[in-house]
Amino acid sequence: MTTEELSAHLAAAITDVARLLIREGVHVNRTALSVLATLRSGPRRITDLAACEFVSQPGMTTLVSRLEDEGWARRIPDPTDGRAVNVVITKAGERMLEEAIAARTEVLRKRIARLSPDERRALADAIAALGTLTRD
Amino acid sequence: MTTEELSAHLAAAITDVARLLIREGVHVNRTALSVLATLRSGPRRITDLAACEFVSQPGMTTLVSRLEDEGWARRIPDPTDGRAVNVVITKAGERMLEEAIAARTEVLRKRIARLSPDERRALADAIAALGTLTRD
DNA sequence: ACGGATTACATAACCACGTTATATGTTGGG
DNA sequence: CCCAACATATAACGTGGTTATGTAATCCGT
Repeated sequence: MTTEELSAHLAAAITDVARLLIREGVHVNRTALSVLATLRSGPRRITDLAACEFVSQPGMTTLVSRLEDEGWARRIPDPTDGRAVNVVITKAGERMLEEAIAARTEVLRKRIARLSPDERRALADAIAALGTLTRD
Repeated sequence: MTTEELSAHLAAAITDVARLLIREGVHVNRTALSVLATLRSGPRRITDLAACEFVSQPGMTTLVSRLEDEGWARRIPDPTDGRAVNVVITKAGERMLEEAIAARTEVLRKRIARLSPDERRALADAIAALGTLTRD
């Protein structure tokens, strides 16, 4: 299989599986989940989060407001810079994120359970390479 | 690796790669591309398309209207049923779809080219299993 | 130390894409 | 022949994003 063919088939397969996860997973916004996942490793500024998620700064401002409304995050004024806020995840946010990840995992688990041992091994062997694709 | 671990890691990896494809791919709506891909194999009714894409019928009606506005599809009244319309893809729609798929493929191709032969083989071997996950 | 440029965030106005509820016109069966 | 069911369209609305702009704080050169 050429790199070109591999790319085309892999893109199609991944797109399909991702649609499955979105369709059958939780109904919480993808960007919101990603932001909460980022916040698990510590507080972040609005601008940082916007850059991480490739959305505009006003888009992230409104997203953080929605997260606050849901009780999943809080704004903390930065003591060293009066312009900035630090966004932190709440306990409720951590809980919801865990549940969302568990739900997403469960969608795949039920389907992976029906695969042959060889197919499961093939998927397991591909995970490291998939991870490399998104790094840098 | 347990099935549980495999599911969790695979879901995370696939979500990340899908984000990459969305972020760096074309700016055309995912559902619109999927509908056009379906239409390549022949005309379809609005209701059929809505079921295929797991969206509501009014949602598909407006999506088809957008596709018509862009010149990517046309409504053809069904000669045997005055209630129904058959949606067909246009030449321009086929061209755009090809370009969108090519752009998506290219995003992955550049990254896959940097992998080791072993990693590429692991990805190639996983494609069939990934396809099985979304069937039925 | 002061004033202007820059930075960080918020607000406003808007758009794309989806939803549910409902309307309109067509068809087919008793 | 009428009425239920069907195929699509329309209306009203919600969410999640955009760009343009406003506001306040900080940085920096003179």
